[in-house]
Amino acid sequence: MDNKRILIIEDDRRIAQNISRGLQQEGFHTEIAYEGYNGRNLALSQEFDLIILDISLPGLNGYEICRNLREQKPYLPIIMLTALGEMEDKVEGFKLGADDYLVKPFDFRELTARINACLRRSDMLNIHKHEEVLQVADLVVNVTTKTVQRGTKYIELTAREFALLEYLIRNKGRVVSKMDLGEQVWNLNFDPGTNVVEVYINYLRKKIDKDFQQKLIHTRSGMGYVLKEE
Amino acid sequence: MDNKRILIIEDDRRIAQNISRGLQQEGFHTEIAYEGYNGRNLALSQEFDLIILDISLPGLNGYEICRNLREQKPYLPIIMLTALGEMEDKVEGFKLGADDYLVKPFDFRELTARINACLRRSDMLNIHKHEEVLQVADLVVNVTTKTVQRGTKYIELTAREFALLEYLIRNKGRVVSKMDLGEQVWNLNFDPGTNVVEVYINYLRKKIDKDFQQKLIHTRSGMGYVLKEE
DNA sequence: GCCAGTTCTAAGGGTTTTCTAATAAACAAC
DNA sequence: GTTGTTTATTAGAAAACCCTTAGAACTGGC
Repeated sequence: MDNKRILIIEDDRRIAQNISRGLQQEGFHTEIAYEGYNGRNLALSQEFDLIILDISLPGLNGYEICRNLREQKPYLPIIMLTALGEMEDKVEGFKLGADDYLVKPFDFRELTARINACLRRSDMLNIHKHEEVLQVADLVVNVTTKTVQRGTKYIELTAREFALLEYLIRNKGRVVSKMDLGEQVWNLNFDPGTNVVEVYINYLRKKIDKDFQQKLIHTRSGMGYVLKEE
Repeated sequence: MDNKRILIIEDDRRIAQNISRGLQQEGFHTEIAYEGYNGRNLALSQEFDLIILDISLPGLNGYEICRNLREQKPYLPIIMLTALGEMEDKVEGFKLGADDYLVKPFDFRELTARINACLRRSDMLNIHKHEEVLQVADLVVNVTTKTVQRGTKYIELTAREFALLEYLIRNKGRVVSKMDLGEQVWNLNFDPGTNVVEVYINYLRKKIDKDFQQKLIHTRSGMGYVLKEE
Protein backbone atom coordinates (compact mmCIF):
# COMPACT_ATOMS: atom_id res chain seq x y z
CA MET A 1 0.00 0.00 0.00
CA ASP A 2 1.37 3.36 -0.92
CA ASN A 3 1.55 6.04 1.68
CA LYS A 4 -1.89 7.56 2.17
CA ARG A 5 -2.12 11.18 3.21
CA ILE A 6 -4.49 12.12 6.01
CA LEU A 7 -5.35 15.60 7.21
CA ILE A 8 -6.50 16.02 10.81
CA ILE A 9 -8.52 19.16 11.54
CA GLU A 10 -8.89 19.33 15.33
CA ASP A 11 -8.32 22.20 17.73
CA ASP A 12 -7.52 20.10 20.79
CA ARG A 13 -3.77 19.80 20.35
CA ARG A 14 -3.44 16.75 22.56
CA ILE A 15 -6.10 14.76 20.71
CA ALA A 16 -4.78 15.86 17.34
CA GLN A 17 -1.26 14.83 18.13
CA ASN A 18 -2.32 11.51 19.59
CA ILE A 19 -4.24 10.68 16.45
CA SER A 20 -1.41 11.87 14.28
CA ARG A 21 1.22 9.82 16.09
CA GLY A 22 -0.94 6.73 16.07
CA LEU A 23 -1.66 6.99 12.37
CA GLN A 24 1.96 7.54 11.53
CA GLN A 25 2.78 4.29 13.28
CA GLU A 26 0.19 2.66 11.03
CA GLY A 27 2.13 3.94 8.06
CA PHE A 28 0.03 6.95 7.12
CA HIS A 29 1.39 10.35 6.33
CA THR A 30 -0.42 12.95 8.44
CA GLU A 31 -0.85 16.70 8.66
CA ILE A 32 -2.63 18.67 11.38
CA ALA A 33 -4.61 21.90 11.24
CA TYR A 34 -5.67 23.37 14.57
CA GLU A 35 -8.06 25.92 13.08
CA GLY A 36 -10.89 25.97 10.58
CA TYR A 37 -9.73 28.30 7.80
CA ASN A 38 -6.30 26.82 7.76
CA GLY A 39 -7.78 23.32 7.65
CA ARG A 40 -10.02 24.09 4.74
CA ASN A 41 -7.25 25.75 2.78
CA LEU A 42 -4.92 22.81 3.31
CA ALA A 43 -7.61 20.38 2.25
CA LEU A 44 -8.29 22.37 -0.89
CA SER A 45 -4.78 23.14 -1.93
CA GLN A 46 -3.13 19.79 -1.30
CA GLU A 47 -3.93 16.24 -2.28
CA PHE A 48 -5.17 14.28 0.72
CA ASP A 49 -6.72 10.84 0.67
CA LEU A 50 -8.87 11.41 3.75
CA ILE A 51 -9.89 14.15 6.19
CA ILE A 52 -10.54 13.70 9.90
CA LEU A 53 -12.69 16.63 10.90
CA ASP A 54 -13.74 17.84 14.33
CA ILE A 55 -17.04 19.71 14.50
CA SER A 56 -16.37 22.49 16.99
CA LEU A 57 -13.45 24.48 15.73
CA PRO A 58 -12.23 28.08 15.90
CA GLY A 59 -12.63 29.88 12.59
CA LEU A 60 -14.77 27.82 10.24
CA ASN A 61 -16.62 25.03 12.03
CA GLY A 62 -16.73 21.41 10.95
CA TYR A 63 -20.14 21.66 9.30
CA GLU A 64 -19.09 24.52 7.09
CA ILE A 65 -15.84 22.86 6.13
CA CYS A 66 -17.64 19.62 5.34
CA ARG A 67 -20.20 21.26 3.10
CA ASN A 68 -17.51 23.25 1.43
CA LEU A 69 -15.23 20.31 0.76
CA ARG A 70 -18.13 18.27 -0.60
CA GLU A 71 -18.73 21.03 -3.09
CA GLN A 72 -15.10 21.27 -4.08
CA LYS A 73 -13.95 17.65 -3.79
CA PRO A 74 -16.93 15.32 -4.03
CA TYR A 75 -14.93 12.15 -3.60
CA LEU A 76 -12.63 13.12 -0.73
CA PRO A 77 -13.58 10.88 2.24
CA ILE A 78 -14.41 12.78 5.43
CA ILE A 79 -14.68 11.27 8.91
CA MET A 80 -16.31 13.59 11.43
CA LEU A 81 -15.50 13.66 15.13
CA THR A 82 -18.30 14.68 17.48
CA ALA A 83 -18.19 15.28 21.21
CA LEU A 84 -20.22 12.97 23.41
CA GLY A 85 -23.80 14.14 23.72
CA GLU A 86 -23.98 15.92 20.36
CA MET A 87 -26.26 13.18 19.09
CA GLU A 88 -27.91 15.35 16.48
CA ASP A 89 -24.56 15.76 14.83
CA LYS A 90 -24.75 12.35 13.29
CA VAL A 91 -27.76 13.13 11.20
CA GLU A 92 -26.42 16.58 10.41
CA GLY A 93 -23.09 15.13 9.44
CA PHE A 94 -24.63 12.77 6.95
CA LYS A 95 -26.83 15.40 5.47
CA LEU A 96 -23.70 17.40 4.83
CA GLY A 97 -22.04 14.43 3.22
CA ALA A 98 -19.60 13.06 5.78
CA ASP A 99 -18.69 9.46 4.99
CA ASP A 100 -18.51 8.35 8.59
CA TYR A 101 -18.40 9.76 12.09
CA LEU A 102 -17.02 8.87 15.47
CA VAL A 103 -18.12 9.97 18.91
CA LYS A 104 -15.37 11.14 21.25
CA PRO A 105 -13.84 9.59 23.22
CA PHE A 106 -13.26 6.68 20.92
CA ASP A 107 -11.05 3.65 20.77
CA PHE A 108 -8.10 4.21 18.47
CA ARG A 109 -8.58 0.86 16.75
CA GLU A 110 -12.08 1.92 15.86
CA LEU A 111 -10.71 4.99 14.13
CA THR A 112 -8.21 3.01 12.09
CA ALA A 113 -10.92 0.50 11.17
CA ARG A 114 -13.13 3.29 9.83
CA ILE A 115 -10.26 4.95 8.05
CA ASN A 116 -9.39 1.74 6.30
CA ALA A 117 -13.03 1.14 5.42
CA CYS A 118 -13.33 4.63 3.93
CA LEU A 119 -10.12 4.34 1.98
CA ARG A 120 -11.05 0.94 0.61
CA ARG A 121 -14.39 2.25 -0.53
CA SER A 122 -12.82 5.27 -2.14
CA ASP A 123 -10.26 3.06 -3.89
CA MET A 124 -13.00 0.92 -5.32
CA LEU A 125 -14.51 3.87 -7.15
CA ASN A 126 -11.74 3.82 -9.65
CA ILE A 127 -12.52 7.08 -11.27
CA HIS A 128 -9.74 9.59 -11.55
CA LYS A 129 -10.28 11.67 -8.45
CA HIS A 130 -7.88 14.42 -9.33
CA GLU A 131 -9.48 17.77 -8.66
CA GLU A 132 -7.78 20.93 -9.74
CA VAL A 133 -8.31 23.76 -7.28
CA LEU A 134 -6.66 27.14 -7.77
CA GLN A 135 -6.53 29.79 -5.08
CA VAL A 136 -5.64 33.45 -4.58
CA ALA A 137 -6.40 35.01 -1.21
CA ASP A 138 -9.95 33.89 -0.35
CA LEU A 139 -10.87 33.24 -3.98
CA VAL A 140 -11.21 29.54 -4.84
CA VAL A 141 -11.51 28.40 -8.44
CA ASN A 142 -12.25 24.72 -9.03
CA VAL A 143 -11.47 23.80 -12.60
CA THR A 144 -13.06 20.36 -12.33
CA THR A 145 -16.42 21.32 -10.90
CA LYS A 146 -16.33 24.73 -12.59
CA THR A 147 -17.25 26.41 -9.35
CA VAL A 148 -15.98 29.67 -7.91
CA GLN A 149 -16.24 30.98 -4.42
CA ARG A 150 -15.01 34.08 -2.69
CA GLY A 151 -14.84 33.66 1.06
CA THR A 152 -18.06 31.82 1.86
CA LYS A 153 -20.01 33.17 -1.11
CA TYR A 154 -20.62 30.97 -4.15
CA ILE A 155 -20.33 32.74 -7.48
CA GLU A 156 -21.89 31.71 -10.76
CA LEU A 157 -19.84 32.40 -13.86
CA THR A 158 -20.64 31.87 -17.51
CA ALA A 159 -18.33 29.79 -19.67
CA ARG A 160 -16.44 32.78 -21.02
CA GLU A 161 -16.14 34.46 -17.65
CA PHE A 162 -14.81 31.25 -16.16
CA ALA A 163 -12.26 30.82 -18.93
CA LEU A 164 -11.02 34.35 -18.39
CA LEU A 165 -10.76 33.92 -14.62
CA GLU A 166 -9.02 30.58 -15.05
CA TYR A 167 -6.41 32.14 -17.29
CA LEU A 168 -5.88 35.02 -14.88
CA ILE A 169 -5.53 32.81 -11.83
CA ARG A 170 -3.17 30.44 -13.62
CA ASN A 171 -1.04 33.51 -14.26
CA LYS A 172 -1.59 35.08 -10.86
CA GLY A 173 0.81 37.88 -10.01
CA ARG A 174 1.76 38.27 -13.65
CA VAL A 175 0.53 41.14 -15.83
CA VAL A 176 -1.22 39.73 -18.89
CA SER A 177 -1.85 41.94 -21.89
CA LYS A 178 -5.23 42.25 -23.52
CA MET A 179 -3.72 40.72 -26.63
CA ASP A 180 -2.68 37.65 -24.59
CA LEU A 181 -6.15 37.33 -23.16
CA GLY A 182 -7.68 37.76 -26.58
CA GLU A 183 -5.57 34.99 -28.01
CA GLN A 184 -5.77 32.59 -25.07
CA VAL A 185 -9.33 33.04 -23.88
CA TRP A 186 -10.95 33.97 -27.15
CA ASN A 187 -9.28 32.68 -30.28
CA LEU A 188 -5.89 32.80 -31.88
CA ASN A 189 -6.61 35.23 -34.66
CA PHE A 190 -8.13 37.73 -32.33
CA ASP A 191 -9.37 41.09 -33.58
CA PRO A 192 -7.50 43.79 -31.60
CA GLY A 193 -10.15 46.38 -32.51
CA THR A 194 -12.74 44.97 -30.15
CA ASN A 195 -13.21 45.90 -26.50
CA VAL A 196 -14.61 42.53 -25.49
CA VAL A 197 -11.81 41.94 -22.98
CA GLU A 198 -12.62 45.13 -21.08
CA VAL A 199 -16.27 44.16 -21.06
CA TYR A 200 -15.54 40.76 -19.59
CA ILE A 201 -13.06 42.10 -17.06
CA ASN A 202 -15.89 44.36 -15.98
CA TYR A 203 -18.28 41.41 -15.68
CA LEU A 204 -15.75 39.52 -13.58
CA ARG A 205 -15.13 42.47 -11.30
CA LYS A 206 -18.83 42.85 -10.65
CA LYS A 207 -19.05 39.25 -9.54
CA ILE A 208 -15.72 38.77 -7.80
CA ASP A 209 -14.50 42.11 -6.46
CA LYS A 210 -17.54 44.35 -6.13
CA ASP A 211 -18.79 43.20 -2.73
CA PHE A 212 -15.38 42.79 -1.18
CA GLN A 213 -12.95 45.12 0.50
CA GLN A 214 -9.84 43.58 -0.99
CA LYS A 215 -9.77 43.85 -4.77
CA LEU A 216 -8.06 41.07 -6.71
CA ILE A 217 -8.25 42.22 -10.34
CA HIS A 218 -5.96 45.18 -11.00
CA THR A 219 -5.51 47.30 -14.12
CA ARG A 220 -2.02 48.23 -15.29
CA SER A 221 -2.80 50.99 -17.75
CA GLY A 222 -1.12 50.41 -21.08
CA MET A 223 0.06 46.93 -20.06
CA GLY A 224 -2.89 44.73 -19.14
CA TYR A 225 -4.40 43.13 -16.05
CA VAL A 226 -3.11 41.24 -12.98
CA LEU A 227 -4.89 38.97 -10.54
CA LYS A 228 -3.25 39.17 -7.13
CA GLU A 229 -3.83 40.12 -3.52
CA GLU A 230 -2.30 43.32 -2.15
CA MET B 1 -12.83 -19.87 5.18
CA ASP B 2 -11.87 -16.34 4.34
CA ASN B 3 -12.67 -13.52 6.68
CA LYS B 4 -16.39 -12.73 6.47
CA ARG B 5 -17.43 -9.13 6.89
CA ILE B 6 -20.35 -8.34 9.20
CA LEU B 7 -21.99 -4.97 9.73
CA ILE B 8 -23.69 -4.33 13.07
CA ILE B 9 -26.31 -1.57 13.05
CA GLU B 10 -27.24 -0.99 16.69
CA ASP B 11 -27.51 2.23 18.67
CA ASP B 12 -26.78 0.73 22.10
CA ARG B 13 -23.02 1.08 22.19
CA ARG B 14 -22.52 -1.57 24.88
CA ILE B 15 -24.48 -4.21 23.03
CA ALA B 16 -22.91 -3.32 19.72
CA GLN B 17 -19.40 -3.54 21.06
CA ASN B 18 -20.08 -6.79 22.88
CA ILE B 19 -21.35 -8.37 19.70
CA SER B 20 -18.47 -6.92 17.74
CA ARG B 21 -15.81 -8.18 20.12
CA GLY B 22 -17.38 -11.60 20.32
CA LEU B 23 -17.59 -11.97 16.57
CA GLN B 24 -14.04 -10.83 16.09
CA GLN B 25 -12.93 -13.62 18.40
CA GLU B 26 -14.84 -15.98 16.14
CA GLY B 27 -12.72 -14.74 13.24
CA PHE B 28 -15.16 -12.33 11.63
CA HIS B 29 -14.32 -8.85 10.51
CA THR B 30 -16.87 -6.41 11.94
CA GLU B 31 -17.99 -2.83 11.53
CA ILE B 32 -20.46 -0.91 13.67
CA ALA B 33 -22.93 1.81 12.80
CA TYR B 34 -24.71 3.47 15.70
CA GLU B 35 -27.26 5.29 13.59
CA GLY B 36 -29.67 4.50 10.78
CA TYR B 37 -28.51 6.63 7.88
CA ASN B 38 -24.92 5.73 8.48
CA GLY B 39 -25.82 2.05 8.66
CA ARG B 40 -27.73 2.05 5.44
CA ASN B 41 -25.04 3.97 3.61
CA LEU B 42 -22.33 1.65 4.84
CA ALA B 43 -24.36 -1.40 3.85
CA LEU B 44 -24.97 -0.01 0.39
CA SER B 45 -21.54 1.28 -0.36
CA GLN B 46 -19.40 -1.52 1.03
CA GLU B 47 -19.25 -5.26 0.58
CA PHE B 48 -20.61 -7.06 3.61
CA ASP B 49 -21.49 -10.70 3.91
CA LEU B 50 -24.15 -10.19 6.58
CA ILE B 51 -25.99 -7.42 8.42
CA ILE B 52 -27.08 -7.50 12.07
CA LEU B 53 -29.83 -4.93 12.32
CA ASP B 54 -31.55 -3.49 15.36
CA ILE B 55 -35.10 -2.26 14.85
CA SER B 56 -35.30 0.91 16.93
CA LEU B 57 -32.61 3.25 15.74
CA PRO B 58 -32.06 6.99 15.52
CA GLY B 59 -32.27 8.23 11.95
CA LEU B 60 -33.69 5.52 9.70
CA ASN B 61 -35.26 2.66 11.64
CA GLY B 62 -34.58 -1.01 11.11
CA TYR B 63 -37.70 -1.64 9.03
CA GLU B 64 -36.84 1.05 6.55
CA ILE B 65 -33.26 -0.06 6.27
CA CYS B 66 -34.31 -3.66 5.78
CA ARG B 67 -36.78 -2.91 3.03
CA ASN B 68 -34.28 -0.69 1.32
CA LEU B 69 -31.43 -3.19 1.46
CA ARG B 70 -33.66 -5.98 0.19
CA GLU B 71 -34.40 -3.94 -2.85
CA GLN B 72 -30.81 -2.99 -3.52
CA LYS B 73 -28.99 -6.13 -2.39
CA PRO B 74 -31.45 -9.01 -2.55
CA TYR B 75 -28.96 -11.67 -1.48
CA LEU B 76 -27.39 -9.87 1.48
CA PRO B 77 -28.41 -11.81 4.63
CA ILE B 78 -30.02 -9.71 7.36
CA ILE B 79 -30.52 -10.76 10.97
CA MET B 80 -32.89 -8.50 12.89
CA LEU B 81 -32.63 -7.78 16.60
CA THR B 82 -35.87 -7.04 18.44
CA ALA B 83 -36.39 -5.95 22.02
CA LEU B 84 -38.30 -8.30 24.30
CA GLY B 85 -42.05 -7.83 23.94
CA GLU B 86 -41.94 -6.47 20.40
CA MET B 87 -43.46 -9.72 19.18
CA GLU B 88 -45.07 -8.16 16.18
CA ASP B 89 -41.61 -7.30 14.96
CA LYS B 90 -40.96 -10.86 13.96
CA VAL B 91 -43.82 -10.89 11.53
CA GLU B 92 -42.96 -7.44 10.29
CA GLY B 93 -39.34 -8.36 9.96
CA PHE B 94 -40.03 -11.40 7.87
CA LYS B 95 -42.48 -9.52 5.71
CA LEU B 96 -39.76 -7.04 4.98
CA GLY B 97 -37.37 -9.79 4.05
CA ALA B 98 -35.15 -10.34 7.07
CA ASP B 99 -33.57 -13.79 6.95
CA ASP B 100 -33.72 -14.37 10.68
CA TYR B 101 -34.42 -12.58 13.93
CA LEU B 102 -33.34 -12.70 17.55
CA VAL B 103 -35.11 -11.38 20.64
CA LYS B 104 -32.93 -9.38 23.03
CA PRO B 105 -31.44 -10.34 25.39
CA PHE B 106 -30.06 -13.37 23.63
CA ASP B 107 -27.36 -15.94 24.21
CA PHE B 108 -24.27 -15.12 22.21
CA ARG B 109 -23.91 -18.71 21.01
CA GLU B 110 -27.37 -18.47 19.56
CA LEU B 111 -26.31 -15.44 17.56
CA THR B 112 -23.24 -17.14 16.14
CA ALA B 113 -25.30 -20.22 15.31
CA ARG B 114 -27.77 -18.15 13.32
CA ILE B 115 -25.01 -16.18 11.64
CA ASN B 116 -23.32 -19.36 10.52
CA ALA B 117 -26.62 -20.77 9.32
CA CYS B 118 -27.33 -17.65 7.29
CA LEU B 119 -23.86 -17.55 5.82
CA ARG B 120 -23.98 -21.23 4.89
CA ARG B 121 -27.30 -20.74 3.18
CA SER B 122 -26.05 -17.69 1.32
CA ASP B 123 -22.85 -19.50 0.30
CA MET B 124 -24.89 -22.33 -1.12
CA LEU B 125 -26.75 -19.91 -3.33
CA ASN B 126 -23.36 -19.17 -4.72
CA ILE B 127 -24.48 -16.02 -6.40
CA HIS B 128 -21.76 -13.59 -7.06
CA LYS B 129 -22.72 -10.77 -4.77
CA HIS B 130 -20.53 -8.01 -6.06
CA GLU B 131 -23.00 -5.20 -6.07
CA GLU B 132 -21.93 -1.73 -6.97
CA VAL B 133 -24.21 0.97 -5.64
CA LEU B 134 -23.72 4.65 -6.33
CA GLN B 135 -25.52 7.42 -4.50
CA VAL B 136 -26.20 11.14 -4.71
CA ALA B 137 -28.64 12.64 -2.24
CA ASP B 138 -31.67 10.30 -2.26
CA LEU B 139 -30.87 8.92 -5.71
CA VAL B 140 -29.57 5.35 -5.60
CA VAL B 141 -28.13 3.73 -8.72
CA ASN B 142 -27.29 0.04 -8.55
CA VAL B 143 -24.90 -0.66 -11.38
CA THR B 144 -25.06 -4.41 -10.88
CA THR B 145 -28.81 -4.90 -10.92
CA LYS B 146 -29.36 -1.87 -13.17
CA THR B 147 -31.99 -0.47 -10.87
CA VAL B 148 -32.58 3.14 -9.95
CA GLN B 149 -34.55 4.65 -7.14
CA ARG B 150 -35.18 8.18 -6.03
CA GLY B 151 -36.32 8.40 -2.44
CA THR B 152 -38.89 5.63 -2.18
CA LYS B 153 -39.84 5.66 -5.85
CA TYR B 154 -38.48 3.07 -8.28
CA ILE B 155 -37.56 4.32 -11.70
CA GLU B 156 -37.36 2.41 -14.96
CA LEU B 157 -34.66 3.50 -17.36
CA THR B 158 -33.79 2.31 -20.83
CA ALA B 159 -30.28 1.10 -21.55
CA ARG B 160 -29.11 4.39 -22.97
CA GLU B 161 -30.68 6.41 -20.20
CA PHE B 162 -29.02 4.19 -17.62
CA ALA B 163 -25.62 4.49 -19.27
CA LEU B 164 -25.94 8.26 -19.26
CA LEU B 165 -26.99 8.36 -15.61
CA GLU B 166 -24.22 5.99 -14.63
CA TYR B 167 -21.63 8.19 -16.27
CA LEU B 168 -23.06 11.28 -14.61
CA ILE B 169 -23.18 9.75 -11.15
CA ARG B 170 -19.68 8.32 -11.45
CA ASN B 171 -18.62 11.88 -12.14
CA LYS B 172 -20.89 13.51 -9.59
CA GLY B 173 -20.08 17.10 -8.83
CA ARG B 174 -17.96 17.37 -11.95
CA VAL B 175 -19.10 19.29 -14.99
CA VAL B 176 -18.99 16.93 -17.98
CA SER B 177 -19.13 18.38 -21.47
CA LYS B 178 -21.51 17.13 -24.11
CA MET B 179 -18.49 15.99 -26.08
CA ASP B 180 -17.39 13.85 -23.12
CA LEU B 181 -20.84 12.36 -22.83
CA GLY B 182 -20.99 11.75 -26.56
CA GLU B 183 -17.70 9.89 -26.50
CA GLN B 184 -18.24 7.97 -23.28
CA VAL B 185 -21.93 7.11 -23.43
CA TRP B 186 -22.35 6.97 -27.19
CA ASN B 187 -19.26 6.15 -29.20
CA LEU B 188 -15.76 7.40 -29.59
CA ASN B 189 -16.08 9.10 -32.94
CA PHE B 190 -19.10 11.05 -31.92
CA ASP B 191 -20.75 13.50 -34.28
CA PRO B 192 -20.82 16.88 -32.53
CA GLY B 193 -23.61 18.08 -34.82
CA THR B 194 -26.30 15.97 -33.21
CA ASN B 195 -28.45 16.97 -30.25
CA VAL B 196 -28.97 13.46 -28.96
CA VAL B 197 -27.34 14.32 -25.63
CA GLU B 198 -29.82 17.10 -24.96
CA VAL B 199 -32.67 14.78 -25.84
CA TYR B 200 -31.50 12.13 -23.40
CA ILE B 201 -30.79 14.62 -20.66
CA ASN B 202 -34.37 15.67 -21.14
CA TYR B 203 -35.58 12.06 -20.85
CA LEU B 204 -33.58 11.58 -17.67
CA ARG B 205 -34.84 14.77 -16.13
CA LYS B 206 -38.42 13.73 -16.76
CA LYS B 207 -37.85 10.50 -14.88
CA ILE B 208 -35.46 11.58 -12.16
CA ASP B 209 -36.02 15.25 -11.40
CA LYS B 210 -39.49 16.13 -12.57
CA ASP B 211 -41.50 14.99 -9.55
CA PHE B 212 -38.98 16.13 -6.97
CA GLN B 213 -38.30 19.39 -5.26
CA GLN B 214 -34.55 19.04 -5.29
CA LYS B 215 -33.16 18.87 -8.81
CA LEU B 216 -30.01 16.80 -9.36
CA ILE B 217 -29.19 17.36 -13.03
CA HIS B 218 -27.94 20.87 -13.68
CA THR B 219 -27.06 22.62 -16.93
CA ARG B 220 -23.97 24.79 -17.13
CA SER B 221 -24.53 26.63 -20.36
CA GLY B 222 -21.53 26.43 -22.64
CA MET B 223 -19.81 23.89 -20.34
CA GLY B 224 -21.96 20.80 -19.97
CA TYR B 225 -23.99 19.09 -17.27
CA VAL B 226 -23.45 18.20 -13.60
CA LEU B 227 -25.16 15.73 -11.34
CA LYS B 228 -25.11 17.00 -7.77
CA GLU B 229 -27.36 17.97 -4.92
CA GLU B 230 -28.29 21.58 -4.13
C1' DG C 1 -43.32 -9.57 -41.04
C1' DC C 2 -45.40 -7.23 -37.20
C1' DC C 3 -45.42 -5.04 -32.93
C1' DA C 4 -43.59 -2.65 -28.88
C1' DG C 5 -40.05 -0.46 -27.15
C1' DT C 6 -36.01 2.15 -27.90
C1' DT C 7 -32.90 5.29 -30.19
C1' DC C 8 -32.06 8.97 -32.97
C1' DT C 9 -33.03 13.10 -36.19
C1' DA C 10 -34.79 17.42 -37.18
C1' DA C 11 -37.08 21.61 -36.45
C1' DG C 12 -39.23 25.16 -33.44
C1' DG C 13 -39.06 28.29 -30.00
C1' DG C 14 -37.15 29.99 -25.78
C1' DT C 15 -33.39 31.26 -22.93
C1' DT C 16 -28.77 32.56 -21.92
C1' DT C 17 -24.51 34.14 -23.33
C1' DT C 18 -21.59 36.75 -26.13
C1' DC C 19 -20.35 40.61 -28.51
C1' DT C 20 -20.80 45.44 -30.47
C1' DA C 21 -20.98 50.08 -30.22
C1' DA C 22 -21.51 54.31 -27.99
C1' DT C 23 -20.79 57.18 -24.00
C1' DA C 24 -18.67 58.15 -19.55
C1' DA C 25 -14.81 57.99 -16.63
C1' DA C 26 -9.98 57.52 -15.49
C1' DC C 27 -5.34 58.09 -16.56
C1' DA C 28 -0.86 59.94 -18.37
C1' DA C 29 1.91 63.46 -20.19
C1' DC C 30 2.74 67.92 -20.92
C1' DG D 1 -5.60 72.25 -16.10
C1' DT D 2 -5.73 70.55 -20.94
C1' DT D 3 -5.48 67.15 -24.18
C1' DG D 4 -5.13 62.72 -26.14
C1' DT D 5 -5.25 58.02 -24.90
C1' DT D 6 -6.74 54.23 -22.43
C1' DT D 7 -10.16 51.92 -19.72
C1' DA D 8 -15.02 51.32 -17.59
C1' DT D 9 -19.75 50.94 -18.11
C1' DT D 10 -24.13 50.19 -20.21
C1' DA D 11 -27.80 48.73 -23.27
C1' DG D 12 -29.24 46.21 -26.73
C1' DA D 13 -28.37 43.42 -31.02
C1' DA D 14 -26.60 39.12 -32.49
C1' DA D 15 -25.24 34.68 -31.81
C1' DA D 16 -24.88 30.55 -29.46
C1' DC D 17 -26.84 27.39 -26.75
C1' DC D 18 -30.37 24.51 -24.80
C1' DC D 19 -35.16 22.44 -24.36
C1' DT D 20 -38.91 20.21 -26.20
C1' DT D 21 -41.62 17.70 -29.33
C1' DA D 22 -43.03 14.74 -32.99
C1' DG D 23 -42.04 11.38 -35.74
C1' DA D 24 -38.73 8.43 -38.49
C1' DA D 25 -35.45 4.59 -38.15
C1' DC D 26 -33.94 0.89 -35.85
C1' DT D 27 -34.12 -3.28 -32.70
C1' DG D 28 -35.43 -7.70 -30.77
C1' DG D 29 -39.04 -10.96 -29.64
C1' DC D 30 -42.87 -13.53 -31.28
